[in-house]
Amino acid sequence: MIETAPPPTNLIALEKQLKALANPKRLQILHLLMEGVHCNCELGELLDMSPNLISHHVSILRKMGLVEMERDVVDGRWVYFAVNEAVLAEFNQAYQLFFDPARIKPRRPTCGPQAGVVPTAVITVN
Amino acid sequence: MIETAPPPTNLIALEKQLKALANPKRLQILHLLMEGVHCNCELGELLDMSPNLISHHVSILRKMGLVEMERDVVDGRWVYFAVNEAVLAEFNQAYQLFFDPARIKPRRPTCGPQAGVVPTAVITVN
DNA sequence: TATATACTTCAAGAAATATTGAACTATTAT
DNA sequence: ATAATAGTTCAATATTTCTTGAAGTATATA
Repeated sequence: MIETAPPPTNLIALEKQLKALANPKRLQILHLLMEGVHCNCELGELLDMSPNLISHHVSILRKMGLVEMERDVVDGRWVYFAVNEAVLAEFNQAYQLFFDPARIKPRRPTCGPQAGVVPTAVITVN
Repeated sequence: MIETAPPPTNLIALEKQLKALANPKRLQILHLLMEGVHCNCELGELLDMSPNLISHHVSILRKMGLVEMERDVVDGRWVYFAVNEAVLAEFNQAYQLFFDPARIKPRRPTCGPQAGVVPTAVITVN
């Protein structure tokens, strides 16, 4: 039996987040929102996309909690979108944990002809 | 016209990386490879996947440089897969740059009724 | 009340991805 | 040489995701 440590991040959650972000339009929207741009119409103009498409992509970012919505106090027809800093920070941390290069364990094939071979490096040290 | 700083990471490259990683099987494979597990057959057993499927998913990780291949010196039929630490570190850095919460600029709608409104916080400071 | 505006939701088709089974390559053993 | 083993590539199908246009909400103006 092979011993493998469990991943430091929930893989199902990580996959959903990555899938939500792995899209050119949504990355562009996220970037613009980080820059402070907000309403649907403006995103649509900047990215040359129809309002319903913007709405669709933004809703995916909203469902994952990364983007928040707020109605204009003066004119409730206008809606502003903003990045949720806390959620972004959480995601950033989760990525770092999983994709941390320090997690890579030394190469030691557990199958094939070299399966049971003790690494020579370890022997020559002592 | 709206001034927006360019993204700190190439969005086309970032999207390709995220898309390659946004898959449950590939995340599992990547995790196992970080744990030191190597050959196709072993990955297939652990993840209950056929060798051709493993091969397909590993090839996607290999094309992005994240996984490397090496033939067994004793028996060339066996192939071992390993994570490229340098490439992983690069990716990690690129993610951090783009998804950095510190990049979020203060909210200031440039469209709608509040378009030209000067933020009150700035006024009350002086 | 009727109309306009900003945005969202729905349904259908288009495009991209994932999976499967079979054929193929490279290497080793008999 | 022949057969076996480990892995890859190919072609077809299944599945998911993206885009489009139309219909639907919510809010505001005339």
